[in-house]
Amino acid sequence: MFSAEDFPNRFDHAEAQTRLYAMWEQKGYFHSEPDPNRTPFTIVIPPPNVTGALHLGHALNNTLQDILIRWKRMQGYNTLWMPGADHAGIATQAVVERRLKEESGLTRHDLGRDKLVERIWEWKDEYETRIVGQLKRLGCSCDWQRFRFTLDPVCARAVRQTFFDLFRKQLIYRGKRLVNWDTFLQTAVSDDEVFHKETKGHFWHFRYPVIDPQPGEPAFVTIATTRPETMLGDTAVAVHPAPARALQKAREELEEKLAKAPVKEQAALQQQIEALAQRGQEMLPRLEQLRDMALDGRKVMLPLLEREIPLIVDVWAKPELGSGCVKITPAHDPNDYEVGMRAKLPMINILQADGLLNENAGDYEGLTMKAARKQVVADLEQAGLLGDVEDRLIDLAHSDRSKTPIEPRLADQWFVKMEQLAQSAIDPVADGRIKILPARYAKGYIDWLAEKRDWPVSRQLWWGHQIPIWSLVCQDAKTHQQRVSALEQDPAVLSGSACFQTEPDLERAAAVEHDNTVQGAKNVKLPYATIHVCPQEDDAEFIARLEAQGYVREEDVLDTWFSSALWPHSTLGWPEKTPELAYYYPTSTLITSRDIITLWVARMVLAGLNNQGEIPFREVFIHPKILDGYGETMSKSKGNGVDPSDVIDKFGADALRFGIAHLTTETQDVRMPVQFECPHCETPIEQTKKNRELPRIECPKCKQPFSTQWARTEQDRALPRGAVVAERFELGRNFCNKLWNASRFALINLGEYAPDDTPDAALQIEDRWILSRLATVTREVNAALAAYRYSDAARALYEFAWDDFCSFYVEMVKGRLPDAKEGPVARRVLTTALDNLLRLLHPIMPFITEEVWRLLGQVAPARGLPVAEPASEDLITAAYPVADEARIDLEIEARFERFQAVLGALRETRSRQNIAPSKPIDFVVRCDEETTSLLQPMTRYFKQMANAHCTACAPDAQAPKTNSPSSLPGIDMYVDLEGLIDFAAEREKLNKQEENLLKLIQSKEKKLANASFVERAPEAVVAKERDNLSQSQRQLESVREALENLPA
RNA sequence: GGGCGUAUAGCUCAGUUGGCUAGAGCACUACGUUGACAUCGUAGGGGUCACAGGUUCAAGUCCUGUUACGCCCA
Repeated sequence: MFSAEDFPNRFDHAEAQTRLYAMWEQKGYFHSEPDPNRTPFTIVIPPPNVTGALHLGHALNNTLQDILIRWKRMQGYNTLWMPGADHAGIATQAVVERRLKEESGLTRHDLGRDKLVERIWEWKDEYETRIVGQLKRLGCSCDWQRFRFTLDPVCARAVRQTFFDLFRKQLIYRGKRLVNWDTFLQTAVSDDEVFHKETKGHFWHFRYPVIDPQPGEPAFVTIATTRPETMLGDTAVAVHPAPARALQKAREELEEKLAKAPVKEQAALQQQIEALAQRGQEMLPRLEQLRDMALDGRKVMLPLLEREIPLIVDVWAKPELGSGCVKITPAHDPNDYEVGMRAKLPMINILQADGLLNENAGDYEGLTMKAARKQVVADLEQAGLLGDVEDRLIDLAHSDRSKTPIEPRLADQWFVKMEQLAQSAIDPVADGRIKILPARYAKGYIDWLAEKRDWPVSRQLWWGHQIPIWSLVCQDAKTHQQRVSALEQDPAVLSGSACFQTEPDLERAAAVEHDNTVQGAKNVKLPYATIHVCPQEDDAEFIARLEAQGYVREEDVLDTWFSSALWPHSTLGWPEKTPELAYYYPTSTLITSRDIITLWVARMVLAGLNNQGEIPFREVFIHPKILDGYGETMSKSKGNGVDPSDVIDKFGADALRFGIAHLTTETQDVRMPVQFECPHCETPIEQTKKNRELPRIECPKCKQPFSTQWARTEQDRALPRGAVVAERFELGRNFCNKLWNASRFALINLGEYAPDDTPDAALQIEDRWILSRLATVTREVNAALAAYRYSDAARALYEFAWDDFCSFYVEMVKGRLPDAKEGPVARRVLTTALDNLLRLLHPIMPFITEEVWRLLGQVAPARGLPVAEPASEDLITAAYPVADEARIDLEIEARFERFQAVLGALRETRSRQNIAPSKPIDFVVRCDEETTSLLQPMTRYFKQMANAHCTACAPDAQAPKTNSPSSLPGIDMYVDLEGLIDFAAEREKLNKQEENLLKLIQSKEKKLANASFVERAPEAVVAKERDNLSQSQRQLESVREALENLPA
């Protein structure tokens, strides 16, 4: 039916991928409906960000999911792979804002909230389409009909319900928090969106006058700072409560360090210790005096603003540093914030969102931080309060999004209380209801949750779920009371479809604590409290009522992870009690990357338990990360990312997928050196740290330029683009080619295929061997996939397909196929082996296997042993092989290995003696009866596979006169080389063999002479060693004999 | 500073509960296009398993320490 002429010897992956994917989709194989008669197997996709296109890391993540889901589908489970995308709050808004700025010079404020959000939706549509396209090209068998987006109405409803529920349970509250403020983007950015850079700066020393110093007391306290302008927000000066003890402790630490330090560091440490001692002598009395003054409630005058601020005691003041006193700016420094919380200090914010100083800065209002710094220093100098100015390197935080310096800024933030929720998520992992694999990741998960830090969920963004809170500031207690009463009688509150909270004003509380004497605090408006109302739904009437009373909707949106946390149940329709939710939840497995175990996995667990009362998944598999050749994580912004589409174009999706499975081991991340590919001459050009940032590169071979992802100018963009690929995927490409051509051979030779019964008695040794190997590999692959050992599965299949099936079985069967008697059985076994191989490989390489399957179906629609049965039309739904344990025949496998060893020796002799393949050789085998009976039926294969004729095979076989001997365990063989022999080569081989055997024998003898080894090692091990030794000794004899017989 | 991980051939990686004469792919060398496949075949070279101790009859594998690198947290 198939002929060599019309059967291409290359698999056209581009054509087949499109066609087969459309076929699968059109036949509805990816779609799942709840069916109580079948067991579900469910995976929810970690929704990719719509920020940009997918890279190789996504390809890895999704390939692993698809392998699992295809495997389970073939095993008969009702499989659902729930796809979707994530709106990725700040990341997406930032890219759209940046583009807006680039293209039209506008900021988001120029555009306004609605217009900006509209733009982001356009971006989202574009990238979502691209992402879905990429996943489809990868072959992902997601249920596309169920696609969800974290901002779509279904997900939004889940978010709203969850927020309302947590708010009602008092698990959500608003509080102040220092945030990393990006003055350029005018938003808070999270810690992981901040990078640190050493910058040259100064350390300024100031003097603050002491108010009414008593005799003997200093007139000034000296403080030092790297950020002078923040003094405008100072609300205290701190001194250590026990300076003597603190100095002593610092000294002890240094001494301890000195004791352990290498010699070269000792001198420096010694010096430090001495300096510290001297310092103690000089400064301690003064520090203790200041401490006493602080305890006495004394105050200092904040210069420039003329504000009285207290002298306080706090451990944050380090006696060993600077003047030993430190200014406290709670609203603009994380450490000072902690101090402020401890001492209940007022927190004076001096910064506007745009980075300019606000009215709290007095005369400095309207200045930038930079201008204010200059002015403050100048004014302090004028006032004679400026001391030393030192040069210093400062570790300055920068925003990753805008590359501008971060300003710590106090802002209202919404928090989720974590105490109970965190515990609820710890328990199922601790008690094993959720298995995190590899197990070591469970520790990080539990440790992180155990800190039970409240989760800040508000973001100063426009792209996201707007927080459903309407707030009203009450200036005094009476107003507050009236408003609360009004709410309590509101039908929405009475019916339970809305609830509210009161947030007392902490600054006011602080001001009261300090008896309203902190003058600056009086300038800050101090309302009594704020009432927050959360309606369960967008109840227009109720909201209108609120807004009429002056309630204002919260502008901020929720942290992206708030919606992602709901993903496993929101995608199934929660809070509706859908059939899907009942059937598919909890899902089976989550496959993700380690960097979001805490951010995402932990939150899904607590949200699932809170909302649905049940864990969201039973197993979590954490996969490795793909790094570049330098061990750095791949990313678009570094320019070292690989677009899976480029790899698919060049090598095919199956090659990519196989390569990914092959490298997915449980222990480590994978380094992947990548290359640009010259679009003109296809020369691979190694990517380096230098060239990966260039917009255009000149090919070193053909000297023609090509563009990269950085191309911006029109000139650069006009150049053809150089793809970025990795040579490592050649492994998969070559494997596909091998599989394709082995299939091609089989199909071409199956013309006479007849699906008759095949009794075991009709099977040849090689048939039984390949069926035994097949059963073994089937068992291995199923076990590996069950344990997420993707690499083991891929390796086992690669070796079976290439080394066993192609290199041996196909080669051996070649001689039988044309034979009228032997052909039919050979074809049936060949067909069965190929059929199983395709099914085993399908989850990893779906396209090529489906294509061959369909072709195989044309010539052999019914197949199998011992009775042929109709095969399923499409491979995607064929049954996954189950190991036929009865076929596993270790004896046959052992015998086969001897055959392989003899064949290897023949080929080695050919190679060493440089005998042309076309030249036939004769050889003689001398071995025991048992081996003789094994090898005799195989003699035809020596002819077929090594062009070697076995002239004798017997225990007493005579060696030819001129021969090349090979000594194998239990077998001596001699290739007849009359007139051909290269004696020097022979001698070299034999000498080397003798040397190796001697070494081996010596070590074995030594081992066996060791009484404790013989006594203590397991019997089997000792027996094996003895066996090995005697065999090696016999081999050595043969080798020495051969050497003696060799003419000089 | 704390936690986790990694170190095996030129490169990228395997190496289950200790039994190893340490493997694979790529790269390298030689030979080979006679009908599945040169994206191939056959053969070959290449390793003090980071270092130092320890446990054991036996250590790439287990323990301790050191060094280097990576990630996470502070």
